[in-house]
Amino acid sequence: MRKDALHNRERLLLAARRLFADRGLDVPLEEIARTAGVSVGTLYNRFPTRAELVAAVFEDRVATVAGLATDALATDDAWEGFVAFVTGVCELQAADLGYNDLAVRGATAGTDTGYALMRRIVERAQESGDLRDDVTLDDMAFVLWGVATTVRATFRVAPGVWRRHLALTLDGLRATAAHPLPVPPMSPPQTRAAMGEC
Amino acid sequence: MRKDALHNRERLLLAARRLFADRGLDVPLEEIARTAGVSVGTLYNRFPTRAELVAAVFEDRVATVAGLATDALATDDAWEGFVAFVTGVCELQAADLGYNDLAVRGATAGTDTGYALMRRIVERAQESGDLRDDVTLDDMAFVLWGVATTVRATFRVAPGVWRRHLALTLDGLRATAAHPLPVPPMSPPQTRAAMGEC
DNA sequence: CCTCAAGTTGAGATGTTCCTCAACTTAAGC
DNA sequence: GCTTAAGTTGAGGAACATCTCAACTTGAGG
Repeated sequence: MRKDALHNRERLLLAARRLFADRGLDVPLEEIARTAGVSVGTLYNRFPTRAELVAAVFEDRVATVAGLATDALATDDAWEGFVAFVTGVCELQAADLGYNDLAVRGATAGTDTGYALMRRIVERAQESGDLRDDVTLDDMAFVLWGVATTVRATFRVAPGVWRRHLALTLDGLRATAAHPLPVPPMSPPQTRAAMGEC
Repeated sequence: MRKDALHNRERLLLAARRLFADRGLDVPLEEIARTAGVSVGTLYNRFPTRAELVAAVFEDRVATVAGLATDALATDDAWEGFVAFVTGVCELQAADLGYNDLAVRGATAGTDTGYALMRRIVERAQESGDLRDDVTLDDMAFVLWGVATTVRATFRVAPGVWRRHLALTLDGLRATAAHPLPVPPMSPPQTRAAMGEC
């Protein structure tokens, strides 16, 4: 890859990162190219589809989330680790409208090892007796979907309230709050389908 | 208003109702007109803006919700009434993608008397000691936003799971689940802004 | 310095939706 | 029936976004 091509690629990613964060995933490609000081043709040359651009922009997030997960598992208190992990992911969503879109609209592809880490976080919090026993990893999707939407609805008018929503949700996940649940959880394939569809 | 004009109006509302329910609020107006067996011109003649059409289509819902609210207040057990009300609203969202859109994207205009009823439902459930004391009517928006998004994400792949999400959320609202909340609730104007924006 | 593969450009083709309006049709009162 | 105000029609203009490609430019190896 030629030096100037690489340079343009960086400029495109930088522009896309900014615009996605501020305005969501639907920013016109034209505008991304213009912001990057490059023509649309170049953008299409580098990233044939919007999805590829999005994937490239948010590539780093999977590592970030994995980092949050390992930190959570390194925390002595299992519940505290669980809360820290979930809160961390929500903070990412609150800080970037594009990442938020990604969470709401699906395509939140996680790596297999990422899922394994998250499953471990959930299990550990259950073993410690803090997280209710009748929830599964798949139920965590509810938390993300819920907070993501609250973030979208409120970030202009009441920037921090999503933390209140999250706190209420977490209170419902405590073992002491458990009441019988009406329907079985999603199966992992169902969860994946639900996250990848929309 | 002429007889045929009224007839066309009905056909338009019928077509819009169906298409909104099946495909959400973004159905092309062209298609609504075609489904109604009428030209776009007529649609625009009757409903100058999309918002007016949407308002006309979902006009009945405010009465439905008011009905749910009065039923809830007529229930002996305050918590049971509260749960029935919230569940009822979520069922409306689950049955109609357009109404769901309305909830997520805002413009969920409630009447003043509707708000008064809902406030009463909340207060009553708090007075009975079942609903935690530190939540307000404004916090109920979290419930609706959360479940709405879960409905959207899962209705194809796991149609009923939103009930699980709702159950978890309700468990977090019980007085027995209460843990200190990190930030104050939205003020009513903030809530209204958040619901009318997006 | 020359060459050429690699890279860039941007005008325009394509597609979608919204919205308008001049010409046409029709219900309903007389 | 005639009249006319009310209503309908649908082609077409405006706005926007996606995507392509033939002509042009340039980095880098020899």
